[in-house]
Amino acid sequence: MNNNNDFTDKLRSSGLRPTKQRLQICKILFDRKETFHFTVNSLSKIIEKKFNSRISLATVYNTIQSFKKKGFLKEISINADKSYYDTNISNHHHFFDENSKELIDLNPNDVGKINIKKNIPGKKINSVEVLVKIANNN
Amino acid sequence: MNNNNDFTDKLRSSGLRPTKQRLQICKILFDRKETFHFTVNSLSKIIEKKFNSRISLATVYNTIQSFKKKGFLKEISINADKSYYDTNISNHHHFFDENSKELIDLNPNDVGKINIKKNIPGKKINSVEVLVKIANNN
DNA sequence: CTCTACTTTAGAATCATTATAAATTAAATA
DNA sequence: TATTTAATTTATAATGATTCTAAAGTAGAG
Repeated sequence: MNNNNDFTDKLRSSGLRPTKQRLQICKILFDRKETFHFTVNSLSKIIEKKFNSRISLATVYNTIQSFKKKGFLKEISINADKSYYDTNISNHHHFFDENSKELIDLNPNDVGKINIKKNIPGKKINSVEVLVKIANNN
Repeated sequence: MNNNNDFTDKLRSSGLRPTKQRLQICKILFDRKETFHFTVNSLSKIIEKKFNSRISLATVYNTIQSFKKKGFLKEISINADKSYYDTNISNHHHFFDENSKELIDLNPNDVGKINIKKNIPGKKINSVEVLVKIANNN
């Protein structure tokens, strides 16, 4: 279980000042065993509930952007009306449930290795993401 | 090369009235050999240039939605600020160039078969999309 | 303790998309 | 062909996510 000092160090060593807001967000995002999927809005609501105080939406956006830039978070590619983020920054893929609009992690061995055989001169591959859209079976 | 009558039939047989606007959009989208990637905005600009007249943005949105629903178009999953569509409705994957914001098709054999080994009770797989993000090599 | 640069904030601005409601048009029917 | 009806188009307003702005607050260096 991480404590506040861990997060302070994590932030400091990445060049971000450990402010109250950033520490609160760290606690919600990283003080857990399981991977965590969220949108800015859902995160904002969780903050309010957990700390009984609110952080300005602009700050939540700023913080998520910073964390993403530092590699603490990954943004998931879905053509939804909003952005989804993942605290699991390892290489993995997702189910997206079109009914509940929720993401579910796929283990690396649920998908198998993806080998991209095409190469574009002057371009490098940044990421390979598999998105499996699922829906109710009826 | 498709002509107007072909498009009229295509629309009629799918239950859509062949209006002037829909036929214009058909001509731009489907009267070509190569696959075509676009956003609503880029399409709108092409319409203006090609026909020297404009179609209301609302109509372009409506039409693209209808075409998608009828299976004439596919929407591509990218966490961009807007939606991308593809006239290639066959099963295939994409490069997304993060510098130019453009999509590039991958042939089925550029990627190989993707086998999803995880199953979620009560859910069925609707689609499996691979998005390979690329960027300048410098 | 003071200063400066970094942060947070509320609210405005932007941009893609959807909703609305009136005007227009396709096509069925008389 | 004229009439009628339902589908379609349209301009504009509304919405929702995200970014911008500029003022107020704060962390950390000296």
